[in-house]
Amino acid sequence: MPELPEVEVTRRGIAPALENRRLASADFRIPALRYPLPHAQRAAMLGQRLHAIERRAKYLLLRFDQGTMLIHLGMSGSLRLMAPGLPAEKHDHVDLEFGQGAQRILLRFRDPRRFGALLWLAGEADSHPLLKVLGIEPLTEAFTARWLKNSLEGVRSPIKPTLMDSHRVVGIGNIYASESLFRAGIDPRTPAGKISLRRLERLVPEIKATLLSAIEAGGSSLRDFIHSDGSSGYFQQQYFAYGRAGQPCYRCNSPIRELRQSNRASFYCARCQR
DNA sequence: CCGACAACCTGTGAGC
DNA sequence: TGCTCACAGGTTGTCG
Repeated sequence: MPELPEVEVTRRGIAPALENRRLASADFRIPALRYPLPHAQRAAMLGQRLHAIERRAKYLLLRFDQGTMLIHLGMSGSLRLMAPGLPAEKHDHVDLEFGQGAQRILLRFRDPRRFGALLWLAGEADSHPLLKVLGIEPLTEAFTARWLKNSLEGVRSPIKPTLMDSHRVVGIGNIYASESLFRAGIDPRTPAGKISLRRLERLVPEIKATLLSAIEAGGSSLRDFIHSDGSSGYFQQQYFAYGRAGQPCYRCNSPIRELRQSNRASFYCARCQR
C-alpha cells in the first residue's frame, strides 16, 4: 500500500486520536521487522506523552516527551486504530495503547511482509542515519523545476528510477513515478540530465498534483480509517498508466506499454510520452 | 561515483 | 482443486 500519500493519510487518520495521550502499553510480538524491535527500550517509552505525529518521506515520527518513535510501513504495513482488547490476527506484530479509562485506544501495526520498521530514538531523532540521507520533500515550495534541474545535472540514468531515489526526492514510489511522468508527457527512459528546464516545469507541478490528489482520495476514507471495521475504505484510485498495460491510453487511445526499469514495472504511453 | 542486483518476507493471482 | 511460479506499493547493502 504505502507511498507518500498513504503514509500521509495514515498520519492524518491517527494523529487526532493519539496526540496528547500517554503511551500506556507497548506489545512487540516478534523480535524484529526490518530492524530489531525496541524490546529493551520498552520501559523507557511507557508513560511518555505523545505530542505530535509528523511525517518525513515515508517515515512517521511519533514525537514523545523524551524520544521519537520512527515507523515505516514498508511494502505491506498498515496502522489502525481500534478498541483495546480485540484479538490480534496473524500479522499484527505491534500493539501500542494510548490513554486511560474510557479514552483508551489501541494503535495496531500489521505487516505481513515485515519490510516495515519501528525504531525508538532516544536522542535527537533528525540526525539519525536513516533520516539524514533523505532528499527533498516533493510537497514543499523548495521543490521546484529549477531545484530539480540542478539536481539532475549530469545524471545519465533514466528519469523514472531517478525520481524514485529517496536520496534525491523522497516519497515518489513506483506508482506515482509512472503516473507523474504520464501526466507530464515524459518518456520514463529519458536520461534524467537531458530533460530541459521547460519540461521539468511541467513535471514538478504534475508530481505535486499527483501526490496531492492521492492524499485527497485517501482522505475521503478517513472516517473508515478511524473506525476499525473492515479493511476497505480506501477506494481504489484511478490510474492513468500504472497497471494498465495493453489498455488504451485515456488521452490518445494507443495501448499503454510496460517495461522493466531497475527491476520495477513501468507503464507509459509511447505516443503521449516522449 | 554509478548501475545492476540480491536480500529481507508473505500473499495472491495466473497458468497449467 | 491444487501445484508452481512470478510478482507485489520499499529500502539497504554489495559487487563489479
